[in-house]
Amino acid sequence: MMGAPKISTAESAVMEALWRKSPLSAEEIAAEVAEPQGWTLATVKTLINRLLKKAAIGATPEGRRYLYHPLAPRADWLAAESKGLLDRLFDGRLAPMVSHLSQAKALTGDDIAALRKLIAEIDEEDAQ
Amino acid sequence: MMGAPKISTAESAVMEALWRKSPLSAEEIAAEVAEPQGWTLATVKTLINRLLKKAAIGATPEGRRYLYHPLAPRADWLAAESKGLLDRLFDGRLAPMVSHLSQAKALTGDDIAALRKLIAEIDEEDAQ
DNA sequence: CGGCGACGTTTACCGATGTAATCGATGGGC
DNA sequence: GCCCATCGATTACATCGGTAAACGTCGCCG
Repeated sequence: MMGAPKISTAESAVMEALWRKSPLSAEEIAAEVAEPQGWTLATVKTLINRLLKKAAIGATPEGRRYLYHPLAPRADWLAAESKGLLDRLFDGRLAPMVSHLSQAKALTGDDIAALRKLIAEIDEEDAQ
Repeated sequence: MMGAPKISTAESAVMEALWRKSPLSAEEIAAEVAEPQGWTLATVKTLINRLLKKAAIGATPEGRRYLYHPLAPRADWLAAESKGLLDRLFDGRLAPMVSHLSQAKALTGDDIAALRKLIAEIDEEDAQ
């Protein structure tokens, strides 16, 4: 029934590791995330447990330990987070955000170019 | 030194009220935000105080009470929040987010149209 | 075969946040 | 002049999130 008990930012680092490669053991996850974040193995274990309770990841026994894997695709999470921001700040619509960033001069020429290309591609798809 | 001690979501409701109209008294702010949120005056006062401590709003004495006003423009906040999401999820770039939303079919025709129009406008500005 | 080490599990603790009641000063009405 | 209503300020308390140590179990090495 309930979809997603919100993954916290610390937890999302673990998720990202598992989305990159899974299944992984706790040790392996720690190896992936501990260094950039400066976390101890204990911390990573806590995060893994919270994610298990949130049913964001699953565990399968492997010898005397578990291997963990994501239970939802990264795309779903990206979409939910993005939609959350758009809803919260921009009435749920993308254009106002882009407009705002543009006016705030927060877009590089590359960004604009990439956007233009995207729009063209989307239009093309639509045409088919 | 430190720029902005992060405005929480509850606090942001107060900020939004002040961005719509300021200066306002605590009572007036409460009138603006309490109803949709279901908050008591006490709660609003707490939020006001936390925002004062965070230096997100300022207060000027008016008779025997204060009138409050934002200390930073809403645009700055919008930009910071937006940039935060982009940095966290999309390598700081806008195009990947748009691309993602598009693939997730989270964009309506109107969104695309608005985007196309925006790009055109931005291009025009650049041209000048 | 007994202790050590690796695992997962439980507990801990602090700051932030959501939500609110209580306190202390103070000015205005009677 | 005094008491109450009204402000802001202080205190309260539960939950969540970040970060981590302590605990219990169980297989493996010696």
